[in-house]
Amino acid sequence: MAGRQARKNSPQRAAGPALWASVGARVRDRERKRDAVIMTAARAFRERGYHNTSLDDIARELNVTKPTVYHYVENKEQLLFECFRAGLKLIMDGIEEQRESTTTGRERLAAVIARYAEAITSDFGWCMVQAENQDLSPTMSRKVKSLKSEIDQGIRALIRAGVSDGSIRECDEKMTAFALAGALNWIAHWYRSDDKLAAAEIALRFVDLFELGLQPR
Amino acid sequence: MAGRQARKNSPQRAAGPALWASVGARVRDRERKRDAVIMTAARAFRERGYHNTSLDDIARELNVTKPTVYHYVENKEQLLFECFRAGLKLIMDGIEEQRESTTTGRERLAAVIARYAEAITSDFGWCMVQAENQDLSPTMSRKVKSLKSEIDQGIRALIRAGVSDGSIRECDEKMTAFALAGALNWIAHWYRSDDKLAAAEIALRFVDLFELGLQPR
DNA sequence: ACTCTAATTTACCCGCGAGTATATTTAGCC
DNA sequence: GGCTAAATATACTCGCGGGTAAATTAGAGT
Repeated sequence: MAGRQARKNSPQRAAGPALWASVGARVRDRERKRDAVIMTAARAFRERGYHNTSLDDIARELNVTKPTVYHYVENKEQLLFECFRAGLKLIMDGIEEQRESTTTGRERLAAVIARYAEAITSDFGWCMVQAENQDLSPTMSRKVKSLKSEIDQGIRALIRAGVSDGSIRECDEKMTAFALAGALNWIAHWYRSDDKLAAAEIALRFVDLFELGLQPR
Repeated sequence: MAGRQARKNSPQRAAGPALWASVGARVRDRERKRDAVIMTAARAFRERGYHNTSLDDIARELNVTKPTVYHYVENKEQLLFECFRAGLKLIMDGIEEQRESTTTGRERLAAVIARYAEAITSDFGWCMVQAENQDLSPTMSRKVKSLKSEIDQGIRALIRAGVSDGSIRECDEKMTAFALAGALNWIAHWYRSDDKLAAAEIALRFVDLFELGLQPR
């Protein structure tokens, strides 16, 4: 049964609106559940680490059995990948949001930093930071790398924009982007959600530090 | 790892086979061999990750069998811990070195940053950054936490010193230390030893960035 | 009522890898 | 050479956990 796919074209048959509505509902339902699986995995990974979390653990937390998890996700690796992607998307969204802004490069960069900090303190943040290509198949690893690179390029573009509009001084664009990303990513290592410090506040101090520097002006 | 470890992260690949190679002429130096085990483990962990490295792998790289590894080390966890400690020691040394200096706080901080970058690009760097309390027993985890905290406190002390001697402007000491440590630790994620950029150069740019900030002066 | 599929479970397999009991080799020593 | 202890090897155990086959239930569509 699992291997055989005899009727492949049945979903294609035209049907009335009613059918589509309920099919749509079922699809949405499935997606909702799949998301729940991924979010639960993200929390578990964050709390105990990827390798210290078994799929049985995740299933148990969902009040379900392991094969059910496999019904929504191909394997453990993909689970990690999805968490990864979810986290990266949050950041990417922040960058894209600033594409339309007309403020200075420095201000746009500050806005991106704020969203970045927000993303990194989410459950997906940990996965994003900790998920090493080492735990992913070559294919997945390539995808992750490419997504990360997109973000890196986005940040560099903002720095360049700032330099050319005069809001950011001349600097090593690459190292600056790395330092920024590093400081931000590292938040995932020390941040505890019960912390008094909200992500927004952290971002504020980081922006202050990176804009003004340590040396008195 | 007793004191004398490679300060420059020169190719330390020679750790393994040579010591065991010639059956007749080998020097039986327990300490040395133990260090070789730890260094080999560090390299393996860095290359493939802690959980993706078996003790058989490490043994093989040393041209030895698993029980031999166990002869020098209690278990896998301790191996990770030792790598950890070795890395942290490199950084701690850098901090301690500046205790006697009489320059400004800002200059001492810059010196510490340079040593920190050096340490983080070593094989132990990866372990230090990646080793999560999650992979360590409560006891080990506590020790690691305490060592990390020592470093954090050391950096904060330098910042305070800088503020009070006027070389560093008033700032959020805690967040500044976190941002710095984050940027530095993150180097372990992107640095490849074949990179053109030496640790010293990275440190230089980081110091520039953190001291002067992005906003034009 | 009946059917067909998607969702979920029960009950398994199996390989990997941490850790070990035990034998064997080697080095130092008298 | 023969004794002892350290060093290393051979050859295991064993449980955890990823993954799966097959049976069962729920539910929409007709």
